[in-house]
Amino acid sequence: MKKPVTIYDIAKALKLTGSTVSRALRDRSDVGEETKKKVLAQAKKMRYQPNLVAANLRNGKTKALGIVVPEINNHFFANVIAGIEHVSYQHGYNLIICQTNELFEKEVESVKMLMNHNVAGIIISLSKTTLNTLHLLEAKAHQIRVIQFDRTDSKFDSLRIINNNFESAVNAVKHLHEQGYQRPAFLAGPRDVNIFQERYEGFRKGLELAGLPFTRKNVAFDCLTKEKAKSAMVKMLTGPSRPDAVLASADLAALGALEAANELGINVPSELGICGFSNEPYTELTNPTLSTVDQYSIEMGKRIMEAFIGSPGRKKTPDPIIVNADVVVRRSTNRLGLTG
Amino acid sequence: MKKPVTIYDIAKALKLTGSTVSRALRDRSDVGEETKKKVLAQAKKMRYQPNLVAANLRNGKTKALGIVVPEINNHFFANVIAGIEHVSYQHGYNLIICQTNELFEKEVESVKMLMNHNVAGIIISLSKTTLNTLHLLEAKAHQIRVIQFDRTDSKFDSLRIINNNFESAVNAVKHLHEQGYQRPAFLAGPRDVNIFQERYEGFRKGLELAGLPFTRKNVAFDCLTKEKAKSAMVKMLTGPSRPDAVLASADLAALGALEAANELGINVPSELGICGFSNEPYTELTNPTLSTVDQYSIEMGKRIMEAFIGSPGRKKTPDPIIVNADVVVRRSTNRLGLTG
DNA sequence: GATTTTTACGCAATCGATGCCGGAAAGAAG
DNA sequence: CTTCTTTCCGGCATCGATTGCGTAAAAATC
Repeated sequence: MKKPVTIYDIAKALKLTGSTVSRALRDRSDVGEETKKKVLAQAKKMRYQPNLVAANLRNGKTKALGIVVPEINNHFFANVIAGIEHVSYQHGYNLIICQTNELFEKEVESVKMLMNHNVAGIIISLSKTTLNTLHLLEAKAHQIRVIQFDRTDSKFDSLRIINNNFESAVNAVKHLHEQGYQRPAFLAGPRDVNIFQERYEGFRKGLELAGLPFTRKNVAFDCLTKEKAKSAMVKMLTGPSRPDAVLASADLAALGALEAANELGINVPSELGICGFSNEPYTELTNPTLSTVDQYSIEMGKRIMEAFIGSPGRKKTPDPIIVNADVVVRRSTNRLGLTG
Repeated sequence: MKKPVTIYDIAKALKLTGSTVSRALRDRSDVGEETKKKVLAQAKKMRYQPNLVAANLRNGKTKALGIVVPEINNHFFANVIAGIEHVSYQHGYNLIICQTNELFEKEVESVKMLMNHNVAGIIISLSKTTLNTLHLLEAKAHQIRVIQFDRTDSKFDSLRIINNNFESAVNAVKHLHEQGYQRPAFLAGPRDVNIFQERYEGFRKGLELAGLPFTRKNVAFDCLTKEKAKSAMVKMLTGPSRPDAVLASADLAALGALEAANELGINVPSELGICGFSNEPYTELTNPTLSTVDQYSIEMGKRIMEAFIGSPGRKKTPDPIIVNADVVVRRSTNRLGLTG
């Protein structure tokens, strides 16, 4: 059990004071070049490691960032975090990660905990059950920068990094139309989560732009699991206005649609086109491979950190940063046999 | 911009001193019941939030744990972290997460950074390029508890939580044998990473126990990607001693084997049995579905935290904690058509 | 050579919470 | 009524790094 080396140990060895050592280590101007070198050398020799906690207490700010996401072990969030880490590491920031399990209460507690740690910023994707943003307001009042991503609340004034859910859904429908599909169905998420609402609106806009009919019966809400999607699709496919394509708000739902088609002996993609959302790893492993919307999650993480680093002095109303989500065309919608 | 409320603000409001407030808030014995209540009430009223950084500086220990993994966005590690978080949250611990990207240098720096943060413990899974454990030794010298999991180094004395890679590989071979396979091949990982070495040894032991022949030609090392596995399998399947089954050290490799079989027109499971390792989500989505070894990753995370919480005073030589990994039998090895 | 400017460093306070010690007040024991 | 315990709380130092202020020494100016 050794005691950690402090600046005072270095000072004593060099017959200086802590102040000078502190300044020398941070390369301040009012320290002699000679002494600087000596201090650096001595620090290396004694294997000095700065006590970040002490520095943080004094400075009132930590070189740490809080990240709050619904689930850590979710492909999308894990990738975003990896992207954030990639950039934050280069800038010497640590990541304190919390997961809310979609519980508002846990989200509030997590934000509080991060505040108590004096983090420099909080990067958050709201949980499904989030009722308000008072906790974020409080964080902001304590000079903690807040950045929202993915599931955001536009009513809370902060930097926001989001996918163009609306446009990508529009594009997905456009793609389906280009492949000759005439009656796309939609597997929607819960209506009160903004990204799912946007995808839904994009779907409708896409239909409108393509001149395709909208059939309420061919929309199933809150349909993000494989099972729910499967039964919803079976109902639609055996119903009066049978769809010839489906845009799913999540890849799992697309998978459910695929199973439904297989069970009913409906060929994909010739009789039914299927497009998912998220580009989960397994979408290129199914038979047929699933077209899906890629969210560029790692890229999003990097953009989040770059935005954080790059905007210490914020504009009044920061425009949301859009990370483009694109349709990845695979076999499940490639009716015309095009490559790409 | 409000200033955070401190214990002194509470003290002033109640005409007490910081010491008393501090003791009252932590429910120490030498404070009057009356005052305790007053302090608690006042704290709530003023929305007091403790400054953890200050407490940490004073105590020399943080209620934070460092986690170091090769990749955050890896199904297994993400699940372990989720499991850790589940338990750590209940005990008020924060998680500071680092990823090494399999770089030894980054691993060392991450551990140092965590030390500088005075974390209470470091939970680590070694990177593939880790050369030594000096960084862990130093952490231990600074009274930081180290826990290794998954990819561990038994030469470094610490608590270890691991899968029974050896036994599960033995069991996997046993399963293949029970299904009537006679010449199992093996897709191995790099020889210098212990878990892969253990799986390899388990494979050989399994053959021995089943009385099956070992053919060096039917073992491919450093074969963890889909592409490498595929080409290795093609070579084996067209070679002189064609295997009738294969145990892969990773699911991606199993997937490559599946592709190789498909390409060569070899039926799975009747002509070739395939068993993977890790139970990645996509293994139940392939055609046929892939048998694989489940590592109970979330469970492992929970066990890690429980071990951390439960063992402040450690035994001399802590036995490694084994999390059982089991074969999940799916269609790719189910030649006899058994259910389960 | 005297004065001003610059350079380089020390002193002491500070961040907020904690713990040891000491002592006043209240109660118990003689 | 005095003495001995308890009970309860204040004073002060501490954790390690940081910074404003002050000042001695060195350098520059006339």
